[in-house]
Amino acid sequence: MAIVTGSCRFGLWYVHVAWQDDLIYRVRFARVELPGPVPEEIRRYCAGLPADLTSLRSIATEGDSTSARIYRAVRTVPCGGTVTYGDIARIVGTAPRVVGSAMARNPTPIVVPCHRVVAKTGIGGFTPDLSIKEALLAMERRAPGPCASEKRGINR
DNA sequence: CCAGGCTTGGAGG
DNA sequence: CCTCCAAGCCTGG
Repeated sequence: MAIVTGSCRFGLWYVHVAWQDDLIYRVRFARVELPGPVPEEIRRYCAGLPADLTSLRSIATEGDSTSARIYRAVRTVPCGGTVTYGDIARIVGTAPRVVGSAMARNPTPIVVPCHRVVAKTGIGGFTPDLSIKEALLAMERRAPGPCASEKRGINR
């Protein structure tokens, strides 16, 4: 069966998804709608409902490249939590800027929660718009939210 | 091959 | 506190 594409709403944005079964090929934020379905967990997540994104796979985590290892490390960050670029770099054994570059090119944001990776001194960056990162983090912080089924702790 | 990136920690004012 | 700067290193073009 072929790869499916579709989108769901998140605030003023649409989340475009290219996927097949539980494997996600591509996620991107855009202003316009893309007709078609998206995986239920992503739909629930965007709606602020309890969702388990870990049940989905991402092509970004496949392989043994540095970026794949970075994406896998990022996926271990729990919903509602955050780590710094430096933390991920230490885990993977690379430099913080390499982590930043990987986040900027993350082919599947949300599924690989790059919004949970922040700078040591502030929120860090986010393409295409920093406000999306702020909104995602705020939503995860809010209870009951998408983290409801994971929840607890991790806050300072 | 090489410039640049969603960084960081240290130095110096 | 704040600005400046180089180390560090993978990747797309």
